Amino acid sequence: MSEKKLHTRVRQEQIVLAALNLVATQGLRSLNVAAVARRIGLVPSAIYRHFKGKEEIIDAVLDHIRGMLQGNVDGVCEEAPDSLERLRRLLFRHIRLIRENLAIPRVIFSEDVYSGRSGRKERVYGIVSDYLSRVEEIIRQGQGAGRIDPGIDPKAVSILFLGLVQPTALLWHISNGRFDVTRQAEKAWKLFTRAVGACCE
Amino acid sequence: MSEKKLHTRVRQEQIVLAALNLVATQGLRSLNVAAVARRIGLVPSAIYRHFKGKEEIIDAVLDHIRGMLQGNVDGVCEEAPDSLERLRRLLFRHIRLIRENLAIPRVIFSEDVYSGRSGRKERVYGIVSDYLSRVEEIIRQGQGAGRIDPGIDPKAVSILFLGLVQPTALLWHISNGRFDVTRQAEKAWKLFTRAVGACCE
DNA sequence: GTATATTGTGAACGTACATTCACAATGGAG
DNA sequence: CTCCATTGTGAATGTACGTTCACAATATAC
Repeated sequence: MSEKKLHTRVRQEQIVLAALNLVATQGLRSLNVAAVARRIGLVPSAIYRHFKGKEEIIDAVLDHIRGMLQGNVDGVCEEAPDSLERLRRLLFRHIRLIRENLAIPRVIFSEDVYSGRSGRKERVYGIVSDYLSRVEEIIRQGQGAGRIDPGIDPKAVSILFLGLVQPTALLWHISNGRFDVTRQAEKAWKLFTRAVGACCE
Repeated sequence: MSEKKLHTRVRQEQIVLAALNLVATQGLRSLNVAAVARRIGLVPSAIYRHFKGKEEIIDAVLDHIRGMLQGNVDGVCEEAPDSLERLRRLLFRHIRLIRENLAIPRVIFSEDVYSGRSGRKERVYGIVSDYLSRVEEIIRQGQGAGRIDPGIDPKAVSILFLGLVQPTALLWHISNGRFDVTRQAEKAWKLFTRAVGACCE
């Protein structure tokens, strides 16, 4: 053992990444301090130098997830000016994000996270709400630009948008990767554009 | 204590219902044999007279869930002949089912279930696949009857259908019931009909 | 280089939980 | 009623885990 001493911020980052990775590969039940410590070559008790406890680690993981989701929205907004194109890109980004880091749905949708620290549920709600708000914003732009039917509720559309990803990711996961995510995403996108497009008005 | 002696089938039913209820109210982490036993007025060790262990209880819960889902499909098929009407009813049934028994998404989407017995993932995949197949069947009928655009993939539509419910249920749950499920379901349904309807062809 | 705060270690403790087992109560078959 | 399989009980065991603590090693300020 006898690991080198590193700054707390470095360790905190390592711990969050290790935790995220653990959840992604082995599920939330495997997220224990011992496993996290092992991953970064530390002894369990060392973790407590950098986090007050397991709950605080989960909070940090949630913050990291929030950052990744927001990063995706920012990214597509820089890449494309058209709202529909932004949404399309966001869809594929989102799916890629989940494929690469399965921890996100596991953390967001697992109920064990909520039974931990009080206010955890509100925190998760905040993350999802913020993301939906950003999507909603894009949709409103699309309505203003005549790309999306202005007669429909942007919020409802944003939730439907989330619904494009969720079952797709679920099926991909429980089928052990057999399920063709990209193909489904493309088909779902076509259906989505039919649902919200301004063409049928 | 000193509970009356009951037949194993009765106890098994009680245990499954208790487990389902526990997961619904307190999450998967609270699903332990002690809590289940307490709910039906037994001592923990008594549970092992009726189930080999915790994993077997989870399997039984999964079977029960499969039954509830299939019951919903059977129900709407008896109630309505029109495929779109069947789907509409199924949507609202599904949402009601989840509202009344939050255990379903918790069990299906929680990753802890998979880390248990090997083959658990396949079992869950089977449940979801079967449900999707039934939905797909309804969609094919609709395409044959000219109610649903025959140019789109029934499977993709069935997954989109699942996507109508999933985020809605999630938001309802993490918002502590603040989120208006029925309203969202209605809006989502309208968007769904626009997406799959034969009108735009 | 020395002092001090920070970080890492190993052992220990408490808790929650699944599971087992010897024994007691009970209910139905004969 | 009697016998025996079934069901319930209480205690005990083993394990996994979160957390704490006294102590050691190391970095950093001076």
